[in-house]
Amino acid sequence: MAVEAPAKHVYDFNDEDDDGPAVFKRNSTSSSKQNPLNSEVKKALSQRSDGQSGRPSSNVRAPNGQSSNAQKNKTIGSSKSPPLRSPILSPKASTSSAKASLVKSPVANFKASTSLNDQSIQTLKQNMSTAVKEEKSPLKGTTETNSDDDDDDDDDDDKQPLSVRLKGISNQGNKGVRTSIPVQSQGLVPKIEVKGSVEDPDDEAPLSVRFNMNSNTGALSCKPYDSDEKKPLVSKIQQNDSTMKDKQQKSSMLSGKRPLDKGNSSDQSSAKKPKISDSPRTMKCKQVTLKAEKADEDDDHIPIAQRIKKSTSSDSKTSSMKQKTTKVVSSSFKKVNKKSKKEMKNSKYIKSTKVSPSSGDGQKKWNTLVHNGVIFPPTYKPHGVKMLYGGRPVDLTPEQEEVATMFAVMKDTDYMSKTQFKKNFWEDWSKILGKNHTIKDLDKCDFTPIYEWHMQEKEKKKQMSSEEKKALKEDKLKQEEKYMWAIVDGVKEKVGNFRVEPPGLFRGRGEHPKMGKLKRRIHPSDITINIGKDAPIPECPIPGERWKDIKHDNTVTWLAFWNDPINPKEFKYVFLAASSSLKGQSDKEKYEKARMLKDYIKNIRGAYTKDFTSKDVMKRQIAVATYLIDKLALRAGNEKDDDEADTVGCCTLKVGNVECIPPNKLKFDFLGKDSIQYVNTVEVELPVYKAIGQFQTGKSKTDDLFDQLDTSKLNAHLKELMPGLTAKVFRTYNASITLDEMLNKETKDGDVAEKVVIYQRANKEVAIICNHQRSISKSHSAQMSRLTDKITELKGVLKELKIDLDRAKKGKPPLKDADGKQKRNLTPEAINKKIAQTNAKIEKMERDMQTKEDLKTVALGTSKINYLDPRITVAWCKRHEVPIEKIFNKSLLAKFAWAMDVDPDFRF
DNA sequence: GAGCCGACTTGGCTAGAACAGC
DNA sequence: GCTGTTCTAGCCAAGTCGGCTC
Repeated sequence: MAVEAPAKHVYDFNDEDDDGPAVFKRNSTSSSKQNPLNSEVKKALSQRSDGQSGRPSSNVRAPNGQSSNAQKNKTIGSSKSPPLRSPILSPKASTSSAKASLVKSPVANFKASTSLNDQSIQTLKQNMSTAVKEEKSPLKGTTETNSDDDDDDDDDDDKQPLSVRLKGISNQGNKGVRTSIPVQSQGLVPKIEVKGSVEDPDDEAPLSVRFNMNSNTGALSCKPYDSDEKKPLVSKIQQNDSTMKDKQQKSSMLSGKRPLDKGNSSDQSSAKKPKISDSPRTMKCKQVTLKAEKADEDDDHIPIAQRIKKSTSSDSKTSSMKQKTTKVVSSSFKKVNKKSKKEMKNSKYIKSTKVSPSSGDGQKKWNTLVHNGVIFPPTYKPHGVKMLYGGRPVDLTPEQEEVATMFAVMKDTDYMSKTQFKKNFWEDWSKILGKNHTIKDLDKCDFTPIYEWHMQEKEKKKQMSSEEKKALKEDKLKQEEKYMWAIVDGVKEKVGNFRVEPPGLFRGRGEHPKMGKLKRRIHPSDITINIGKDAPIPECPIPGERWKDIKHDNTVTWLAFWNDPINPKEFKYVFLAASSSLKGQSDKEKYEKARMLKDYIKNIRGAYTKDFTSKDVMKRQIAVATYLIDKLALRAGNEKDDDEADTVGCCTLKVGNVECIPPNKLKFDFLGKDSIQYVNTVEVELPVYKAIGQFQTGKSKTDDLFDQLDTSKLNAHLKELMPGLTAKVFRTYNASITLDEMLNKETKDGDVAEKVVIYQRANKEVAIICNHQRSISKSHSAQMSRLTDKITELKGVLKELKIDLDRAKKGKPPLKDADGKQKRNLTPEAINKKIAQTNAKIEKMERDMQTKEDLKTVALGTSKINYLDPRITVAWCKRHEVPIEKIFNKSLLAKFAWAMDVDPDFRF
């Protein structure tokens, strides 16, 4: 039902704080008790909460009397955070900040860990509107040898890694010793009882529980990572032979892939499933951990790629360095924060938020939400330029002209060479033209006049003076300002995509069957607004129109949505910006989950290794698929409809996508997400090689390789291995662990620039693992030849200088230059200096060329934004005196505000 | 348990801003 | 100040995955 918005209830964010980003932050201490657990754990916990603040989200009547029916009669979950501490947070509980964090505010916590001056801390904190409170877990930094060491009563064997136990090897040193505590310690697995023999391979108990048989000793000290403790693994792994296709062909470059440990099989012991009904308090104490081995003990947590290269290098840390580094890092934030502080002071939006947002389905995300809706693209202004049909100008209505212009401006793109694109465009455009229109055939259309008009307009815009450009920009900002912000629980937060997508032609990637279709204009009547129950409903900006619906659903984070005009079954959402607290919290949870995988990875690898030879085909397929996801960082691979591009992920690999190359190599060649080609030849364990061969037998090239498998089965299995584990967690885990390892292995003494290069190298490694490719820039070859020319020129100069040097040594004047002019007489010392300078220039240029060439098809940004735990970067910057802004740009600094006060000793 | 819905996260591209070199 | 290059924010497509329904 369409809902008319009231005319006056528009929050005018322009009233205040117009001059910059939001600077408000959640300030209640209760919000700092956010629970970063994975959603299923949280859900279980929330079910036990007292239901406070729960209210139905549907059928709510807007203040103006408008009906605001929710789509579903959802009951909003309790807002009350579970009375639990956050065990999987507290990344570095053993460090200086740990104790402080128990009692101090986040600011104090930050201070404790970084030695910043008060103002810097305050301003930094305030500036980051995204700041997510650091949890102050009582578990943090404590040894947690609580009374529930009942678990210690279990057999000693239970404290050992399953794999070790199965091998009958005593491994007392492998008791869990790490900062983070698995989710079970939240209390979901309050009591683990051994049900069956560890030798029973068909034990029905979930693996996560069975793994958790390795009861912790409670010694969850948060000691700094010490790479010296690690045993070199090089000897126990196989070197991969990863062949790479030419980058020009957009092939992947997955180097150094990781053969998994052999002989790591673990049997599965049984245990009771988690007693979800236990009270949180009780459960908190009943720590059960799958940390089968000391994190530092071996390299199972390290991506295979890294294990291959692993060296025994260790990082040295001194207290003086810590002091220095924190200073460097902190100074980099100072300038950002003055303004923010002022804004903070002037804000009327600072309120205490009693309940913090937390992610997880059905969980309350906010208490109050105020925003001004969305802004629509301007209506189409006809230009009147006539296109040609059969060489003659034709009249078009504004609507027809608008769509013709969309097509015309794409003249220079690759889409114009795609039949599907033109076919779809014609189908949609011809409907708008109508049956009786002169234009009957797209091939007879000449859009050049419109294209030329477009280019002229572009040129005009380019030629505008800077004042004109500035004025335009300011005007735009003025119009958009009120849509740019939302107030979430009293905190002013940036809205991400408040602009409604303008009409255009659908630019599907790869061979998308719908490319070229008209993406029609979105109207207010297409848009559902989600807003706080008591907040004024945003004014509909288009007179005479009204919103489709108004909802007050605080279990979701979207502010508005509309149905995708290309695929009406799908939605386009308006969310808060990446720098918002909600997104920050969610990000943090993601990395915590990936970090938790480190504690489980050995047993997970052991379990799937064992299943490579299972008689149960599905088990075998799950094992091999998990292996590939772990080893190659493949995506899960959901099923796709016919009206989507034909791309695959792990579960949807076709027989023809994998070629077996004897004796034990697999060649992958498929189109992945965004139709990016993945080509990689990798050596695998023999059982995997054989299993793939078996899966291919009797099938055609287009048949599913994993015919018994889909993502839901796979993820359901993974959840048995670790709470909340899904296929995509492996990508985050492998990316972050690779960065962490590489940074700590490679970073040597040197200047900041050299360290930044080390970082980029690690970043590149991750991008390669994740197959983050980009297309070669159009100007790449021109840039390269320019650099080559410059190097040649400099080499010529060098040659001349050497001649001059010889002459100078003999007391002769230098030769004339290319123009025949006499050069200045220089001393041999001066010439030597020039030679050195020229050499340095040449070296730098050659390095730049190499970097440019190396990175021409590798996209570094994606992994930085989505896969690399920012705390690794921040901690590394602190340890090595690298200003954080050398690595993170402004938006990443805002996005990762929650990670900025990490202890310098933090390791993933 | 399959299929679908809904709510997100991930990801490459690009216009334009910022920067570097001259 | 100009020009070429690099960086970045924003765009929006394309994934993942949980939960619901039947």
